[in-house]
Amino acid sequence: MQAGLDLEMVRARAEEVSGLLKLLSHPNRLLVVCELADGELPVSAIEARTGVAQPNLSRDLARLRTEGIVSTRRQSKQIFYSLTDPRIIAVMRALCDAFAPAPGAANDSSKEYVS
Amino acid sequence: MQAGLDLEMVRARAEEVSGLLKLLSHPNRLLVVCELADGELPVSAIEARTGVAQPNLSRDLARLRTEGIVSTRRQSKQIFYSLTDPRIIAVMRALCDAFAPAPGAANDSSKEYVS
DNA sequence: TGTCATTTATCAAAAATGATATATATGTGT
DNA sequence: ACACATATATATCATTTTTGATAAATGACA
Repeated sequence: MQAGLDLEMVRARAEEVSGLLKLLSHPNRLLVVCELADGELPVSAIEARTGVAQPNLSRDLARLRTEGIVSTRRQSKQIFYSLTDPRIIAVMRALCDAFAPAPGAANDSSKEYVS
Repeated sequence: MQAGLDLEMVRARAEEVSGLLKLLSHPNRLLVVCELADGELPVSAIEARTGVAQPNLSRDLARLRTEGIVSTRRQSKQIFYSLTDPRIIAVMRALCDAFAPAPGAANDSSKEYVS
């Protein structure tokens, strides 16, 4: 499991880093961020896609705003949210990799077949 | 910010994924995992390196155990902990990348120098 | 028995969460 | 201007979870 990572930055900024992870550490917010990863969306669309109840969604979005990882743009009645923090994307990418079917696993159609 | 990620796996397993992130979403546990990323350590060493109060550290370690991302080995009086979940390493690697000084930033000595 | 290393139990304070109600902002029809 | 609808935000409340601190329990070994 030794990975040879240079973790000094993470260690030194543990509060900041863990704070960012905390934002993704609830299924609702994680889903929200997943949707926004595909591009800007108005609140109503996020609500429809994630199924998160509107007031709670709004509270979560407020939190993401406060933490500075999303920004907003108003277009008449709608408010569009989008991700602004590249660090979030980096983490999401890692999650995709980490949770992708393991190379060599039965259901990974893009890889070789065994035996 | 569009990243072209295949997030289906993450969306489908939002509970599981966010649960894993929750483990890293507190500075103490994040520090613990950082230390373990460098290799197996006994509790006393983790305590010394992270400065986390011993009973709380033990509770955090119990949680990591319960969630299955560390395993233990007893050697007489000491108990050695080590990371067993490759997904954790993947996330830590992403964090290192995300929080590393931006390429071209003044204090990144390993990269090219500009102008 | 005693000591070291670690775990478990307990408690109070703080934070997160889901649910519900209310408020604000924008736009529309009159 | 008024009333009304839509889109989003804020407030409140009860419940649960997390956290730091402190005390007590367990397991290994001299």
